[in-house]
Amino acid sequence: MQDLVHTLPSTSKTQILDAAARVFMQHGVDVASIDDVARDLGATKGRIYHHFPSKGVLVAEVCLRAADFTYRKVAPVIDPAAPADENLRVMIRTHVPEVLRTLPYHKVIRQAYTGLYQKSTTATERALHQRIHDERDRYEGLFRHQIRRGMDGGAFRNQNLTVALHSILLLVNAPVVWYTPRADEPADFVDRVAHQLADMALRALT
Amino acid sequence: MQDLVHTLPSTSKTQILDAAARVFMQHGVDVASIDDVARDLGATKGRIYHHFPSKGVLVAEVCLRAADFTYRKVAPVIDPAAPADENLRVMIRTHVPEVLRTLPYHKVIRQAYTGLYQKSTTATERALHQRIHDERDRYEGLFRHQIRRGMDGGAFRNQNLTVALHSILLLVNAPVVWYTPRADEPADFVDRVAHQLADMALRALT
DNA sequence: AGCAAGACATACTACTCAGTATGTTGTCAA
DNA sequence: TTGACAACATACTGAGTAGTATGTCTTGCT
Repeated sequence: MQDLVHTLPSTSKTQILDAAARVFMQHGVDVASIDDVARDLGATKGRIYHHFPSKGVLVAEVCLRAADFTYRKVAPVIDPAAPADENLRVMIRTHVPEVLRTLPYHKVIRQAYTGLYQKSTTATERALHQRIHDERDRYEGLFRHQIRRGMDGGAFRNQNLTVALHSILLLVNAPVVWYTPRADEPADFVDRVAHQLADMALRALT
Repeated sequence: MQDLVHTLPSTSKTQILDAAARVFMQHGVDVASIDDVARDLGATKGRIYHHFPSKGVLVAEVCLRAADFTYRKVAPVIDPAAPADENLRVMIRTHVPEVLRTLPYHKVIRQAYTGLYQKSTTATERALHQRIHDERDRYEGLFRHQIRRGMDGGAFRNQNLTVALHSILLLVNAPVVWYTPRADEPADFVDRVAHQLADMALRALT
């Protein structure tokens, strides 16, 4: 249970996570049942409960995976020696396409994050929620650090850091709400959105 | 508990709507039961089902009320003769405090909007969902119009209008996600947040 | 007064769905 | 070959909940 990160994801498990993300995105986390996820897989409950002890853990692992996706992509592009605004720009241009690539996962975490701590029944679920919270804190910390650096260095204007941080994070996650992939969209559409959002975010801080 | 409604007399129906908004905000729309709402009122199901034909309609009317709150406040402050950027600034400075004043309602609409159209069982619910969609479109139209005017007039730079609009709307609604009223917050905290968000939004468009 | 209707409360039903208990099949090692 | 275990499927239970049917009280209205 503890070594979820280090455990190599079995093919079957990731298939279930992918299906769960899709089904939860479509019907909503609370409305969609385990049977719905199983039906999407052409399987039955047995398969899911063989890999996950409860629905709460399944949802939590979907969220955890969503947080991992972005962190693994964005953290490496940060250059401690580079100016804060340049770092933030490349971070956002990396963040947006990765989020849209793994869209179902992020739709789920957006739904489930509200009221995740309300009723953590079992201890394992509580631990998972804590890990999700920590992961999110860690990821937000990347942005917080650059924004603070930019403010201290004069690249960004001084303003309430918490408000600014939350605003920027919601701004770069905005496509999760409104974006739906279309067959007729230009090949570089996602990249152009990423560029536009990076421009808007940086101007908002300047 | 305080009355969220100052415009209308506190009728039994609005009391139910207020309680529903609070309870749905706390526990989540799908998790919270009608009995939970009734318990919050010190009443029973009978009272709620006397005024609302189904839970779906109750949720929908909460969302509809949320949309009304902001529209009624923001629409009057628009001056067709004023520059687009000035209009947008005062719109945001009006929007944010009103949203935070009626926070539970907007938390509900944020939860329920995802997957509102999925399974509209009855015809009355479908009609209500259509009205919510129209109301939202109308409200977004206020912002869209000013942003387009600003782009045409040179106050704002040219960029994808849809992306810009969605970004601004999510930016000004960001406090719905992270804000929780605190006893030790300064009296003018909400107004200062509103000013900061207006600044960020306008710079993002410039 | 007396009646009708509104505004609820109470008690019940029907149904969904998370979780479990148990059965079945394939694989691999000794 | 067999036994042991992983990876499921099948069938079932129990709890919670949306919705209903019906009873009760109060409030105008004539």
